[in-house]
Order: sequence, then C-alpha cells, then structure tokens
Amino acid sequence: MNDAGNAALETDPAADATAEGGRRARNKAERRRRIKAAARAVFAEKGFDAATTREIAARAGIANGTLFLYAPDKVDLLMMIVNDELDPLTQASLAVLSADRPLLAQLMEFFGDRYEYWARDPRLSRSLVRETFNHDAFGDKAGPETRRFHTHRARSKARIAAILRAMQAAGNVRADADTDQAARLLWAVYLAEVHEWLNQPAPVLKDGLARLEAPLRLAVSGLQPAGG
Amino acid sequence: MNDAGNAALETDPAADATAEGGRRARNKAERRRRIKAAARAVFAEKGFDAATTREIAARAGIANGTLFLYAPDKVDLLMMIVNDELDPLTQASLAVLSADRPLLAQLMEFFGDRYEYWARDPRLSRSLVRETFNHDAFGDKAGPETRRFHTHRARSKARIAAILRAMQAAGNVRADADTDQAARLLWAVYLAEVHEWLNQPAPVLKDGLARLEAPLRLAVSGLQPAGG
DNA sequence: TTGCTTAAATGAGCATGCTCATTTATGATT
DNA sequence: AATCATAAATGAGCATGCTCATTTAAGCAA
Repeated sequence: MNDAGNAALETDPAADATAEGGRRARNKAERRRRIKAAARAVFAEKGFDAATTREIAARAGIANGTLFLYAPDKVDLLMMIVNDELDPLTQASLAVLSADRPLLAQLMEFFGDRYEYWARDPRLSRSLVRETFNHDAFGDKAGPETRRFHTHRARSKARIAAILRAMQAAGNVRADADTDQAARLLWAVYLAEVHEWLNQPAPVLKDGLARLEAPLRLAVSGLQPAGG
Repeated sequence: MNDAGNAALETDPAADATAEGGRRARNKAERRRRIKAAARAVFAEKGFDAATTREIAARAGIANGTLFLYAPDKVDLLMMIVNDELDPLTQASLAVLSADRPLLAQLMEFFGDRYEYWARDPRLSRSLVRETFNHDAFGDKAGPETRRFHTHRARSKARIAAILRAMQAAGNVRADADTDQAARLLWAVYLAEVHEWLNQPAPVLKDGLARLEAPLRLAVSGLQPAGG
C-alpha cells in the first residue's frame, strides 16, 4: 500500500506527505476507503446479520479494534455505505419536485426512486429499514452516519411539506390542510409499505409500487381541494 | 416448591400427580409461571436491552439453558409478557367498535387504549415497538409468542377493515373506498406515530394522542362520503 | 539523527445471547 | 421394587459485537 515505505527514503517527511495533508490524514482516508469497500462487499455477500465485524476488518486489512475507531458500531458501517449511495439519489429526486404537477404522480416518482434503490439488494435493505426503526435512545447512542441518515430523512420530509405548501398556494391542495401533518402522513404510509414490501421472500419492484400507490392515493384524496 | 418431595412418600406416583396432569406437566407449568414473573420483573427493572437472560434464569430459579426450552429467544420472552397483558385489552377495545359512531372518535378510543398501555412502561414499550418492526425473516425464525403477537395484530387490522365495510354499508364511508387499503393506511399512521412518540425521552400520554389525532383526522377526511 | 509527545493501531479479553453433549428426573413396564 | 426409555434440565462453551490497556507510528524540536 505504501510503496515509498523503506527507511532510506523516509528521511525527508515532505517526500511522502504531499498535497492533501500529512501521512496521518492520508492513511486515515485510505483506511476509511478500504473499510467502506470491505463492509460493502461483506454485507452484500452475507447480509447484514451474518456479516461479522471481524471479517470486515480482516478484508480491510486492519485489526479488529481498529474498525471501531472508524465506526462506533456495526450499524454505522451500514449507514455509512447507504448514505453514500442514497444521498445523491435523494437529492436528484427532490430536485424535480414542483408545485405544478399532480401530487400523487410526484410522490410515486419520489418514493419510486427509493424503491428502486431498495430493490437492488432487498436483503440488505430489509436490514437497513429495520435499523431505521431502531433510532435507539434520544440521539445519544447513535453514530454519526446513523445521525446523518436521519437528518437527511427529516430534510426530505420537510421538502415534501414545502412542496405541499407551494401547491396550497397554487390552489392544488386544500387551504385548511396542515402541510406538516400531511407530510408526516405521507411518509408514514411510505415507511409502512416499504417495510411490508421488503419483508416478503422476494420483493418485486412493480408489486411494491402498486401496493404503495393505493394507500397513498387515499391519503392524497384527503388533501384535494373541496369539489376536486 | 414441592413439599411432598421426600423419597418415602414418593412410592405412589398418584399421590403427587393429581388433578391437572402428571408431575412433568405441573413442573412445566410452574416453571413457565416463574419464568414469566422473572422476565416481567427484570425487564421492568433494567429495560429490555440491559436485561440479561442469565439474570432472568437465575431469578426464575433455573439454569441458563433451561430458559431457552421455554422461549426460543429473548424477544419471545418479551412477547410472552406483552401478549398476556395486551390481548384482553385489545379484545375489549375491538368489542366496542360499531358502525354507528363517528370513525375518528372510535379510532382514537381504540388506539388510545393501546397508547395507555404503552405509556405504563415507555422504555419497555419502545423496545417492543422496535422488535415489532423486526418481524425478521419470513416467519421462519420468529418464536411462537412473536407469531402470536403478529397474528393478533393482523386480526385487529382486519377488524378495523370490517368496521369500515359496515360503515360503508351504512353510508358513513365513501362507497368507492377500498376498506382494506384504508385499514392499512390507518394502521400505518398509528404505527408511525406511536413509534415517534415513544422515541421521546419522556413520552406523555396526552401529547402522544394529540400527535396521533391530526394525521388520523387527515386520513379519515379522505374517507368521508362526497359532500361530507 | 535523536528524543519526545501525541495520535492511531492492535489484539487479548469481556459480556451476553444462544447451543448442545451430558446428566437427571419422570413415568411406564415387569 | 427394579429396569428401562424418554422427556427435561443443566452448564460449559461458542460466536460475536465491542472495549481498553498496551504497543506502534507520525509529527516535531533541537
């Protein structure tokens, strides 16, 4: 990994500690990269529960204890990976929301992108959704990546509420609806449905989306302007 | 525990194996009782996570391994207790549902009973709700008490759907609504809200119910007959 | 280069949920 | 009562997530 690592060349520290910081910083970044890759691989192969932190550490080429200097617990390893993959996707999905298009269709697009992601590795997604519900304690025990996940989820929820407010201003949503409550409702439906969908032996994307659309439509119908 | 247990009196098996079965059956029942009591106590004192199966076994006066002859895993111990306490409550709540009274009020009563139960020991309830979401695997790995819990939950959901159908027949719910989907929606709201409520440092019953009513009202409004 | 300070890595070890080969109790048979 | 078959109980032991005292490496000053 470090091809300039013999003692003779090591006399000048600057020779190795270039550009982006010293050796420490670079070693740390490199290790984090290897840990992510190892965790990704082992989780994919074995699933979250069967994966052991020992195997992840071994495959990353580090000692067991070292792993826990980079992630406070196993869950945070999973969140680390999922955050990296899900964040850009979420950002893209949120960007195309608009006040001018039908609410249900937009919701289905937004949630559909997530369903598509979950469908790529349903077993791992099932574990993630499970851990999502754990949200244990009141923030104390959660690792940084777990917190990141929930922060971004809250942002998404808020963004949906904002769109609802915009639609309200445009007259496409009942004026007397509480948009925050409505966003909570919609998200609750999404969570419950995705949970149930992923708890099937072999979740199929299309089936999941169909199961989602029905209660979502029902929830949306309560938001229609009077006489809609 | 067995006061006729000396050898001299043991010559006649019938002297001890009375009424409700032989010694084996009675020992088993007695042990199950002690295990339940021990688990109840330890869970209440330490919370689910901090409670150890070793302490439960010790307090029940049995060996460690014996515990797992009576419950396949720790979660099933919790479910055993909760089922015993929650089942009568659920049955009573379901019994008073009727097609003639306002939907929202009935839902608030039904879910309110559960909130009241959860509020008695929020820490333990939090763990239970968390495990509820685990519903791991496709039924394979779940213990009998865990399965009992989910069966009864499904029954409750079905009962709500039935009430919705009755209300539909009475003209109090939109004729074109899918009552099964509607029940799913309502239950999803309940789950999401109870989850969020219990994840606060000190959940207060009234607050929780207030937070529940809002999105529930919204969901119900989508079920009103046209022009309601 | 030599010390020295501090950050980082290490791996033995702990706690705990659960298993399983062995031991013990129970009930039936003679 | 003696013998046997089977159900049940036992506790040593395993796997694994995580900790922490100890060791090693990195940066820096002289």
